[in-house]
Amino acid sequence: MTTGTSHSQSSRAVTLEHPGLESACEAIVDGLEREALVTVFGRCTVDYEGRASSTLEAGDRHVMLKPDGAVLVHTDEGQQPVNWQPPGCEHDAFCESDAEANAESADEPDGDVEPRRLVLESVRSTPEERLRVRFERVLQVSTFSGTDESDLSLSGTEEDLRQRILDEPDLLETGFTPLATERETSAGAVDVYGEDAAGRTVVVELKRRRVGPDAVGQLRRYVDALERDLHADADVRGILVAPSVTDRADRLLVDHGLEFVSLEPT
Amino acid sequence: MTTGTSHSQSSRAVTLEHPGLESACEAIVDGLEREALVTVFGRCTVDYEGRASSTLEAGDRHVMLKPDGAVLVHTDEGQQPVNWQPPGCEHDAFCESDAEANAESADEPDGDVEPRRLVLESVRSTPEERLRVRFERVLQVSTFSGTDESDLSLSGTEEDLRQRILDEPDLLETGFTPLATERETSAGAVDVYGEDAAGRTVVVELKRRRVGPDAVGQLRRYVDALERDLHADADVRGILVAPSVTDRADRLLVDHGLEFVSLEPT
DNA sequence: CGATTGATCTCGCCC
DNA sequence: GGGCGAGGTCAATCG
Repeated sequence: MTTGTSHSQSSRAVTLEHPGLESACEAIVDGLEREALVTVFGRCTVDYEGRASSTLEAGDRHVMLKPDGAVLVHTDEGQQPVNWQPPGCEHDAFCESDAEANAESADEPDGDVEPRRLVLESVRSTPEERLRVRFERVLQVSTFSGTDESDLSLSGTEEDLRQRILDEPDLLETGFTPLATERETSAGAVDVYGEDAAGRTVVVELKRRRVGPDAVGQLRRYVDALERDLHADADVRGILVAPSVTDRADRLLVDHGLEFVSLEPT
Repeated sequence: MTTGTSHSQSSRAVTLEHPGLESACEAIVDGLEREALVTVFGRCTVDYEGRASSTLEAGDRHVMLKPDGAVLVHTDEGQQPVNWQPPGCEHDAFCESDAEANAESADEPDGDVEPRRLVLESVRSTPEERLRVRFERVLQVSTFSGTDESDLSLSGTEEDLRQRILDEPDLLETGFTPLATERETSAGAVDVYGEDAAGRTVVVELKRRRVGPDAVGQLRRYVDALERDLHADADVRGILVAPSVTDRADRLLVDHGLEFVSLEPT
């Protein structure tokens, strides 16, 4: 139905430039009610309290409120937000008319006072957490709605590496036979479980990229657990599969009689 | 200049609503040259190739280009971007006039044809990676500049937990004496190194939150390494300090003769 | 819900 | 630049 440039009704972007705090607040509240994605850019402070606690003094930042409850506060640097809240929050936006704060401006009339702050608050439970962004100045408010039905198609993951081995077990070792994936042990699920040409049990731990000591520890736990689980006292081989290993990890592998096979996901 | 709240010159937000692809591109290029933070909202596809590779079919998304080279592509769900690129990229924006793509519209004149796509490309090396966002429709382009001098002040971290123990070593155990932090061993640096009332060596691994099997593996590696490093064959005590442990982790602790002390950062 | 683990993890520190 | 570990990690899966 769309030839070239006709706009689908469901896609919308509404923007206020340099709004007063009151009108900014109205636009935000309206956007949240419409389940839109809302962004606010301006000078603000940020306070967080929950799993940890943090404060951030005034500065210009970009704040994104998502309809699923997520919040992101971005500065002009870094991939990660300086502050955030995961999905599942309830967003709230309101103006603070300084009534609660300080009573120093008692000479001001009580009527149409320009509010001192625009506050964005996002709260969730389990765990109890709260993020509060206080704007003293707003340069832009936008609300976006649109449609996105597509899912990301990703390759080069650990899952791809596993599939590669299941499709061609000889890549691991001639005569290897995979018997299960995600096989449960008392130490957790093993990536690939199988046996070698001689019929010995083999535990395979997969990593999509170069590994350090932690991955060896993981493999170690699975091998130990299986040797105990099988209570046959039969030796269990542990093979780490990854593109490469660090020196320290390699030493650990040798120390504990574990093996390494170099393989990449692609 | 505007009423009441005077705007600092350095803070700016410039917005285009429903721009053509050409004018959108100009605004983006201009923003990138001015080292501004640039956002684009519209219908786009996304392709990534690098450590892994991914594709995403057309949908409405919010794209942020940061002056440090970071890119974030956000849908209306999730805290994490659906696609991204870390800081260090070179951004590029240009229009695709369909010349290279398909020659099916050969009847079109070669002159002032409305471009079919606006392309954002962000590339870096080490590792070689490329993110490409192709817009068929742009609902909004914004460029933001501002100032942000402040650093985040965070508490409730592992560092706070360490300080708590150094300030009051008896919290760990009566008679404990810390001797070093980040003490190097052949397995890496130990969080806190010290000795107990009886003069035995103690290795402390700190975690700010409830821990699982991985943390036990870490502590294990440090204890093993120290016992070998000290080559005195003297037994080394390993103590995991965290708010709590999972069942599996607790079993591992017991199995390997390690100890646990419950402590929180705050 | 909690537990476990992967991730294009990112980030910072230190060699 | 690589190694190593923390993170308010997040997100997915499973019991």
